[in-house]
Amino acid sequence: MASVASGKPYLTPNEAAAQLMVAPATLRVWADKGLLKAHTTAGGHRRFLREDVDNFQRGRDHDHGHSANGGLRILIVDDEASLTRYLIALLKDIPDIHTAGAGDGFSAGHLVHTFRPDVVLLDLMMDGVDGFHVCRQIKSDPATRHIRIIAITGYPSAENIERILAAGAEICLAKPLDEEKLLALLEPQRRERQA
Amino acid sequence: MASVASGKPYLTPNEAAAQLMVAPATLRVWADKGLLKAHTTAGGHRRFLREDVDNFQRGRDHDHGHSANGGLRILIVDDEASLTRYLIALLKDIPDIHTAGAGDGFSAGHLVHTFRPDVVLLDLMMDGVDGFHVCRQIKSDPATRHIRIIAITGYPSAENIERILAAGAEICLAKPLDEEKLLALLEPQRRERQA
DNA sequence: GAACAATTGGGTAATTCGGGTA
DNA sequence: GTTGTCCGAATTACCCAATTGT
Repeated sequence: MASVASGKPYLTPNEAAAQLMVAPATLRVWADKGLLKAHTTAGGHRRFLREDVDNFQRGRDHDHGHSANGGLRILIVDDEASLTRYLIALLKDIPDIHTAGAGDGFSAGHLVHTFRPDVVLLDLMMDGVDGFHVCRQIKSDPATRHIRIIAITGYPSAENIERILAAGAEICLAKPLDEEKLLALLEPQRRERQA
Repeated sequence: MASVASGKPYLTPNEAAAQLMVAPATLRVWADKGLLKAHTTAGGHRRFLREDVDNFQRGRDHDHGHSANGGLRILIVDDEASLTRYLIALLKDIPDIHTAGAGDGFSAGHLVHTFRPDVVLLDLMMDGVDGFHVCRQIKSDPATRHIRIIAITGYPSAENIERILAAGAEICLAKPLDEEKLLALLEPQRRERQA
């Protein structure tokens, strides 16, 4: 049987094992433990949705095993320590959410690759850091393009909103922050990541 | 029938160590240093792509398809466009040297991971970017700790020099730049990378 | 539908791995 | 900087009956 992706929406144990760089026997262990979602045929054979395998790989794999089983990873980029602390305090007690903060441009660029966030909360008006530029850079690299960007600004002018959306942000929130709105944006993805 | 005769696209630590003719323990050190790209299974075991190991064996790890194999990769971090242009002009015609420039903190943090430089030429006095902080961050991450940092400053006070060396820089050069000294610092490593 | 080659599931034993330390 | 050794944990190999796909 030729392989080559495409076609079927599901993977057989052999195919999934190859993608995850592991022996088929190991895949059984993971499936039995519930780490990897698996469906079963009438005869008892396992089948894996390509999407489930991709998600599993993204969450567990990737360089320096940031394990943190499942969970939504949120990077806060803001040079205002008070707002960063507020956001971390707001999010840190929610189950399945992991946060990190970057107070300067270099840390932001560094953490985008090492912390590997699913979402970036990005303040637009920072001293010495151009939020629009940060957004464009994240969206222009295939390795980080999938990251959701939620912009935050104290000056929600029509022009600023238009610019940041054009740069690839998902939405632009005004200060002071509407907590419910922010949490509503994060909740669906958080639930997906619950393991 | 079986398909791929050459076998799996990945290598286990033992296999990779055998190919590189070192002990598995050494491979761990290299992977932790970020010299060799490694993936991890859900259980924390390392896996290496055959391609990454081959590249590493050839000379150095260069996945991001950036230009030639071999060659010394130099990242210039400076918000002063004129100095960056000057340095790129100085270096770009030297064989086996590849350059990239970052004009702001985010780009610097981003390029440290995507351009994968061997050396960073780091201006200490930038608007909105703390060079000392950048240096400390690079040296505190196992994935980037191996990068040589050559600091550059227009204010080579004893205190500044001491601070940047303490942060992990290899040397601190004063402006205006002594070209011969800079090239002498790069030459030995450039020759290693020629292959 | 019948036949056949390849794959899978289950269970258990054997091997390999990671991390700390010398 | 590289290698050896120890131990608990993760991964893998091997057995054969059942399932799957052609």
